[in-house]
Amino acid sequence: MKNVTISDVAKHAGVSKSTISQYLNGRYEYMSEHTRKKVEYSIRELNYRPNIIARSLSQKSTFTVGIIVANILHSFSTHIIRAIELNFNKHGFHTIVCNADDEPEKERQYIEMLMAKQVDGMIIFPTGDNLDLYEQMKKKKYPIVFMDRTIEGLGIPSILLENEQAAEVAVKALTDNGHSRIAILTAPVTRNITPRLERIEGYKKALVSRGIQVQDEYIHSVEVEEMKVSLRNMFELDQRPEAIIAGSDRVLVEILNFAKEHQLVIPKDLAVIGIDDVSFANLFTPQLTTISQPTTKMANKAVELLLQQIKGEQKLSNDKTIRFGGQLNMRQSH
Amino acid sequence: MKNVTISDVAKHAGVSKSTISQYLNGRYEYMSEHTRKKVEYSIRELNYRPNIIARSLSQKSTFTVGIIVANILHSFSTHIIRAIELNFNKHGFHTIVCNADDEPEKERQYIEMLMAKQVDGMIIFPTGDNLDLYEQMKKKKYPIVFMDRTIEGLGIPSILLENEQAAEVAVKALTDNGHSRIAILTAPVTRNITPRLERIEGYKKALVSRGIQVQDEYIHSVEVEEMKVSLRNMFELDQRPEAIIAGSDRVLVEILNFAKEHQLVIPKDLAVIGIDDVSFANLFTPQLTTISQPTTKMANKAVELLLQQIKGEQKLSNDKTIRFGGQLNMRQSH
DNA sequence: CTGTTAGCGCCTTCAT
DNA sequence: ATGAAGGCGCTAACAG
Repeated sequence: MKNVTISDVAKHAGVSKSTISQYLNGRYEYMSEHTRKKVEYSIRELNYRPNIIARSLSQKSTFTVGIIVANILHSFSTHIIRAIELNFNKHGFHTIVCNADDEPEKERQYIEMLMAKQVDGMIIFPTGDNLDLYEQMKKKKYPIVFMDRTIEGLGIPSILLENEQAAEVAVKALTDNGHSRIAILTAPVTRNITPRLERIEGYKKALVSRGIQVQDEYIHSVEVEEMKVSLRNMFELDQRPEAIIAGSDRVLVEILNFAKEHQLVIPKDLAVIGIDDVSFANLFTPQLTTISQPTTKMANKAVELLLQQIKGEQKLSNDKTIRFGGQLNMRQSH
Repeated sequence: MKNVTISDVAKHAGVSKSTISQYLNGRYEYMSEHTRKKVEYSIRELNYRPNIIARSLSQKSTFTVGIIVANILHSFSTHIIRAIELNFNKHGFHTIVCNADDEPEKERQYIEMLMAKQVDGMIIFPTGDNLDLYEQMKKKKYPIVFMDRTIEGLGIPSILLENEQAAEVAVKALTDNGHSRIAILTAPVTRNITPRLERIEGYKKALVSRGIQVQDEYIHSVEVEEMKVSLRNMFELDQRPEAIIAGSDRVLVEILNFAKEHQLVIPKDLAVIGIDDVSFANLFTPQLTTISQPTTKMANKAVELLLQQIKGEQKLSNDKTIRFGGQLNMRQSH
């Protein structure tokens, strides 16, 4: 019933514990062919599995990393998670995924839990409200990488989309098709959530540079539950928008639902471009024009940066924010 | 730089390690008000966090469970994962998610890894090819619950959908709308994957009970990549099907793509019902009729059964397979 | 090449 | 109410 330990194997093979340990860690040079065979046999015979917990305790390294996403409902999050996990697996690291559900308090709990669990590092989509913790970790040189969002002035390496450029590309695609009354809808910008701020900023700049006036009534940042109301308000304006940019996949769904409910034909009555790709972009009628993020590249970069920190190769470039360009998927909704 | 340990706190507070340990575990009866205050103060002061790894080693319990999904690309998997994680969190357990990617070999590695990590239990969507491992775990009384699929004769508690009933409901909805040439498409049935087998079985029974002859050309079980070909074959039959049941969300997407490519109007040219709900069911034109699984209930039951095992409350009911009914979401594609 | 010894950080009797 | 001591399973010098 009780688990077989390294001592049991040692006894069975007639050698000492340390020899077994050597074997487990692949240091075969330190033992005779004969010993090796014996150990190998004993291990199979007893069906022995090393206890990673014990190993971690003595090595002070768990070969496990944590990912805390702000909200797992975004397709971007899930894609990033998959890519990160795949990559870390290749490097022999395991991954614990946590969903902060946009609640800073949950994020705090997860960070503390992960530290208690001695994970070797974390990739965080910061909610933006736990500055003290971020600073603490930074000071302790705890390996950490921010994803999707960043916190100014902390010097924590961050992987971001070229958000302004993405918004500009969206605006350009719309104006190229003759639209000028362009709106943008995003989730709330409380706590200065990077991508939302930057996308709105890019949107404004793009309008201005095209001589189109920025209208505040065309810019809404509200909770998903309130988007219907926002949209209705926009569409009751004298000059209602003829095009809209969705700040994320979830926003896009809300917009599409609204269009369906009000029988707005896309793109005739309302042109739509979404930031973030959605699984049904090609299925939808009309096919949905989107700007997708290079999730795999971004994930790989995050893994690379985190591993550098974990292995102590603190390159200078680590303190930089690294940006990736979005890709316009020209389809038919704009 | 180095982490603060229980000894540091003890020293700082001027008491012994065991007192701190008592404090950490909430056994305040064993110490004076004064001591408690001192300890509390020292912990804050030193910003001490208990090392869970060390605790796990001595307690022989990690308060962590593993989930191994067969394929994380199914919406069903992700919904289940979310629900399970949420529930376990409430109980103070953490979750490690692994994706076997439909490869038994990966599943095997993950199982071994999770055992090595000393997780307190696992919820597995079995690929079906690691009988020896399953048996080994069963014998060791390692807490384990199967989800979505089961392995006959192992006596491992399993949470399943009423698959036959779900397929029957689909057939009924289609025949009610006047269809009789009904096809079904699923992923491969190699390794006897429960839901696929049972759904096909339920489909056959439903046809027979309605006096419709079962035609093998209408039943395809192939890899996602080959579904286009399967569909083309079906549609080149003299008597091509006028309705089709999608065995899962991924199958549904393939069918919709096929319909789009071939300009088949749903449901006029082809009626469609999907098993598993999809995020865009309501968005699609026409809205998609689906049969959804009660993921939250299923997840909660799995958590309940696993916790029972972990806590040693091996109820008899544990050996049973527990089934949940699917829900028909009447929409417009059938 | 192999065995001995001393931790890793915490928990748990058992004394006091 | 508090402290001392041993142990969880493994690793890592250090001898031999």
